[in-house]
Amino acid sequence: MSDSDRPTPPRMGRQPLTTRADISHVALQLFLEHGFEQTTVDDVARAAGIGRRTLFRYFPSKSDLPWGDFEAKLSRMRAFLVDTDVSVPVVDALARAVVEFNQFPLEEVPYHRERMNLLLNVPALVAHSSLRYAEWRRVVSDFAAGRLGVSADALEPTTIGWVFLGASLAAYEQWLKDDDSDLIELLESAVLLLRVGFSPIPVAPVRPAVGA
Amino acid sequence: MSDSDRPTPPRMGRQPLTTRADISHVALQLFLEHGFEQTTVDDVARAAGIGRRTLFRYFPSKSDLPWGDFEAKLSRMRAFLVDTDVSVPVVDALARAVVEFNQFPLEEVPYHRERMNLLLNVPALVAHSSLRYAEWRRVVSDFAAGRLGVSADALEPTTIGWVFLGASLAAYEQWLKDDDSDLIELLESAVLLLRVGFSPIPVAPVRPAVGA
DNA sequence: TTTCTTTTCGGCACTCAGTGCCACTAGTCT
DNA sequence: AGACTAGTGGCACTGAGTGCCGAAAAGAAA
Repeated sequence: MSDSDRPTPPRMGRQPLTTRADISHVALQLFLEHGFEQTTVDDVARAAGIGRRTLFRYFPSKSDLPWGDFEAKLSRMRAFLVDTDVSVPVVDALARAVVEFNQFPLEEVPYHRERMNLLLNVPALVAHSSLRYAEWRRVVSDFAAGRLGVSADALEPTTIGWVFLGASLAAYEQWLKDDDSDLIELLESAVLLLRVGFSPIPVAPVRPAVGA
Repeated sequence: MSDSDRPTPPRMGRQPLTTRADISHVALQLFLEHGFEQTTVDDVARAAGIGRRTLFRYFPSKSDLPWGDFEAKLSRMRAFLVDTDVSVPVVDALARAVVEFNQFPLEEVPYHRERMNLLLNVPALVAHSSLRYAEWRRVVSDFAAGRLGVSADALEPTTIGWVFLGASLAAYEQWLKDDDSDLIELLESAVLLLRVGFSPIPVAPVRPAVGA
């Protein structure tokens, strides 16, 4: 902690030529212009002014390019959940976190829309994204597990992880279909479906078994 | 329908050398023995006694090999749902379909277990599987949409698709962790979580709007 | 300044998945 | 036999991703 607050840590060695964000933007531009499959990694590297080999040091795969710095977003979500007061029920906390996680500055919204359009429609990206989603689910299930006092690998927290992911992506699909729709509203609608459950017969409120 | 009931339709042209199922079995054997990444497509082709080029006519990608004939399973599930009496509520019908879909003859269970172990743990397969899962979700959301009288792309059916997929996979994860667990029981537990919903405050039973 | 050390850069060569092309093989039908 | 049809597989090619290694660019020490 003594070296994390240095303003401009004068690092050793050569300075990086570019940033993950820069490369990601250049790549997205090309993907939107010519399509994901039609764009080669060499194209991206050339457009970004770096060598192909260097690009693969910034991003482990072509499919990671549209994601940018996802790990940073996950950290923010984790922090948001940790900061949530324990009096807030698990589902409410997660509902708020989902909304928070998908809030973007107005000028970034069209850009984000195009990005998600690719991620949810290009087969190679759909496939690869599931690995990112797994990390996201882990954040959710870790939180739920902590609150429920069970292992993060148990049935309930993992199901909660899946179910919130599903609701979020279902909301995104709607959002992408309609230019005038509001992502946050859709997310809230989807989470509401989770809340009420899918039981056709109204279920009696479950009373925690005493002494279990 | 006049040619679908011929006992041995004397086809034209050369007879296929092998079957999807055969290749899939051979591949799975090698994947379990040496690992998925360590096994090349050439290895599989050689072991199956066919050319590499031929293998890619039976399966569009290496990652499809462990899935075998998934389309056939989907068709069975679709048929099961269509045959379900309309008096059975949507969620019940889906719960039964999920169970039906994951029922295997006893002798195939250990084999299925290893297969799912690969599919849920090898990153390349995890990624690719999401494309198969999308087809599965489509079966679910089509059914739900039909029952609810809305488009299959609408928020509710797609959410139902996601949520049932999530519950199923959460159950599978538990099953794989414990040799003595029962997949069907776990699936039912997971679906029960969906039924009751995740609302912390008991939600008033939703009465269907009369005349809607 | 020179030299040392550290870090990034990127060329080269390689493996492997997946594809288009095309000739070959093994069957059925006249 | 000859025509037709469908499966096979070799060959060559593209493109993603990796290991290796020397070059470039920075700070630190001499």
